[in-house]
Amino acid sequence: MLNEKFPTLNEGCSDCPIRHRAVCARCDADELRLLEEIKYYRNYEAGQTIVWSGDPMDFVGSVVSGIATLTQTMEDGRRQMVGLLLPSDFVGRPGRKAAAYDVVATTNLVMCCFRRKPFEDMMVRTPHIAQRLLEMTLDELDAAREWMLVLGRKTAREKIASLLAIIARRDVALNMARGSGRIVFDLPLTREAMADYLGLTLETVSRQISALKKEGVIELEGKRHVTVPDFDRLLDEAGDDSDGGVLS
Amino acid sequence: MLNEKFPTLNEGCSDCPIRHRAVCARCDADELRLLEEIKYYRNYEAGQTIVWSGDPMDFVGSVVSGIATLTQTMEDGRRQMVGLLLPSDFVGRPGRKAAAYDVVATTNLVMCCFRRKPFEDMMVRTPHIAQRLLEMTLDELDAAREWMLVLGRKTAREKIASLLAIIARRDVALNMARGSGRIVFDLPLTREAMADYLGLTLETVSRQISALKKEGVIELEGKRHVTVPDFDRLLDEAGDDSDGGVLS
DNA sequence: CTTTGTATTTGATCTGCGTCAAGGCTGCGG
DNA sequence: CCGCAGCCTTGACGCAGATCAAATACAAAG
Repeated sequence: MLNEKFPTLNEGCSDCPIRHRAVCARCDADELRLLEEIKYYRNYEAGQTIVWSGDPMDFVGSVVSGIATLTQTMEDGRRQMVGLLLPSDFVGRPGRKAAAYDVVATTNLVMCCFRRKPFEDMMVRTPHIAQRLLEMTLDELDAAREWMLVLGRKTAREKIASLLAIIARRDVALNMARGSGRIVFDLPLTREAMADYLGLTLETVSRQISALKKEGVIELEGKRHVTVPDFDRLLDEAGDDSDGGVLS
Repeated sequence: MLNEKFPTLNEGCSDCPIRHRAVCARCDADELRLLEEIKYYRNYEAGQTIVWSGDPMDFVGSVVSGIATLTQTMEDGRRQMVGLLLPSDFVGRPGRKAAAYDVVATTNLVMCCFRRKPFEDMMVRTPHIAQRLLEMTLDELDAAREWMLVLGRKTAREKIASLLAIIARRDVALNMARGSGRIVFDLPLTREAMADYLGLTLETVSRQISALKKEGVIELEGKRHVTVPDFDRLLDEAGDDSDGGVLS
């Protein structure tokens, strides 16, 4: 009924769009063959909850296309997004039976899933997978800590600018559309989801976006389509060190 | 001159106090011997900075005793603590040459250090180390995400209660002094450090601690010695789900 | 074309926490 | 014993962002 919404995928890993970034990035041909035997694809519609926090989770996997979010909820309903999952990001924790967070598809989503037990067994035998997963987890930890600074110390305006900068940067990396200085992208999140990510209310998000627009830091077509005429100006509003802090 | 301040350590790993919790937890006798060849101990005094963010870091290591903090600083001086390192926690990132955060010893500290390059080489050859490091990193990621909820959505009072609960819980686990319901511990952080951790000002920290004291949620002797007469009451103030959310 | 629902914007008002300022407590060096 | 330096507490006041409320935009359904 809705299969046209999702890209059709061949079974093979060799032409997988996330082949070189996902948890399987370091695997050789033999290892990929083993993975192919235990993997399967799964589609989710925009808005659909993939798992609820606390529910048993019998698989782990990689986001192939689309965007998902990790969210914590308090008893009284306060919500905080704690992760934004983009293509190639890993979902689930080997060795853990239950989900620790709500996982929600915010766009239509394709996941490459592995049943948990066979995957865990394979991880023991295949150091390439564990190595890559360690690297990815360390990157996520860095991202989480970066976000702690945003949540703890930045103003509402800086928070919005920080989020826009992150999304813009990702799109630049993906489309390689650098040079002009103008960056164009679509917001993959509603105002409410942005508020949940930033620790704000949706009203404050809306107001700050309006302010940034009025002052020419961003341009808007409709509610979601954003143009950033001057990325450095945006970084400035985000309160970030202007240079892109190269480490590694 | 100040060696009495630090516990004297035998060279051997076998009677190391963090033997079963650190990166080396899974290593067998042979692997430990290899580690012993590249390891050395280092002492830091309370208040001393171990590395500055951005500086080259030629070693990684484990906290043996004492407490250290990871902190990010913005150009204008706003600071956010992003990690609290307790005994057995790992410092540094294999594969990364420069520190990503300021690392500061808040108490006298003993670290078990490994020069970075030999350790990285060994990690490739010794899956036990990489496996354990992955597990520890996943735990830290969970902790960071838990903290994102605190920073983004909790009130000042809830933040303080959350921090006290975390420290209390750690001391319970360490001293196994359960049963009575009363928990007693010393705050290892100044008011300012607590503020940096919680995304608050030190004045707000002070006020909220006074308020919790006045209402009998905690008792104070001096500025640092805390008694929690009723842990569930404290959890309640922290806004946490009362049951200790058992996963794994 | 109208209805209905969801997402967003905008306004008015309230409040928790930051900011600024003034002491207090404790330990250490002279 | 005094003075000084760190650390902490307490008070007064203001503001950024929350809360409450209403209007608008837009798309899908009827």
